Amino acid sequence: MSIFLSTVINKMDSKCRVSVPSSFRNSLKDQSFKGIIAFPSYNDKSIDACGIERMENISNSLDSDNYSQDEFDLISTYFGEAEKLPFDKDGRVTLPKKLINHAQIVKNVMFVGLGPTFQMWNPESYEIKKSKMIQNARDKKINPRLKPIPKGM
Amino acid sequence: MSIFLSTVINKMDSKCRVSVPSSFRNSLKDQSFKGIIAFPSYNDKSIDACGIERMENISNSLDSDNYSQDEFDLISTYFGEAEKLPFDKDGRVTLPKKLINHAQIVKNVMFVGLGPTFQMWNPESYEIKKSKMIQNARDKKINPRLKPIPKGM
DNA sequence: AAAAATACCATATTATCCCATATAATCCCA
DNA sequence: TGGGATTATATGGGATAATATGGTATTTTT
Repeated sequence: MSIFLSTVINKMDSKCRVSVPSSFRNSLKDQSFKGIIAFPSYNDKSIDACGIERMENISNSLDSDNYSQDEFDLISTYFGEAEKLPFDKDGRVTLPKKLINHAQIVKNVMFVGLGPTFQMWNPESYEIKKSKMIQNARDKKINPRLKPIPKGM
Repeated sequence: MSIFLSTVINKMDSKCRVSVPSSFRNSLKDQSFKGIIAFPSYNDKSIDACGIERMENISNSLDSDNYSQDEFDLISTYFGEAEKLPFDKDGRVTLPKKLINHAQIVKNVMFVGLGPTFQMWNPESYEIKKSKMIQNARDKKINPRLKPIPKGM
């Protein structure tokens, strides 16, 4: 099972190549497709990404589980916008213009691990998002402790 | 399931390496990732840490449980701030600058077992925290007796 | 042919391994 | 039980490997 942790900033070069952090690559090394799946975030000016297995799982659950028409449409849209980005020999991917524009990435790319997925951000955008999030949590008095402590923890 | 007990002080060297206490390493030896997961404590100037299994459990609950968008965002930031720190051959980890700064660690690192997790402190900060805690308990006249005695004890 | 994508190469930096030593804990046998 | 021997642990430093990142060459596409 792949799990993405921590935050890393890497540089995108003139050919729009970026190194995917080695720890992320390690999390993906057992998957059939050597690369990542990337698509524009629904809520943020960022790029959502994961390994191929996650997409396959979602694809399967589309067939078997009971989704409402709305949910089905939404997930289908994701697939339409998703890009398969293979690693080169050095573990880099080249970001498509469409995604670069969506995330307003210029040079630095911030990789943020989110557990089962990760995101790519313009570092400045992420700092704004993060402080808004923390402020929001304070305002709504959301307990920062992980709520339902899963079993075995 | 891993349990961390007792308190140990080890030295961080010029490369920011510290030995994780061997008893802690023993608690983790059956987990798939040979190392620890560490992130800045929300409330204290210290570093929270645990094994990978705990993170995987949280990761799963992110996908399966019903979190509000706010909660989801907040928990996601935990993953972004978490660092995967693998053991070297001698059972050391290297602490990232970000965590060292947060916990204001200079040389000595105090490992404090907290059961399912543990913390790393600057020993001086921990003493301050501890005396504050005791003072607070006196002020509020909290009885130091372990309240709900778990069965089997 | 031009443009784009891909593979290949070079290098600086960083992280990891490997060894040496010091210290502490444990063992074992008289 | 003592006390030396053995093992495990902690810690330091130099050698080695991995990573990130820039550039050039080659192939593919249009």
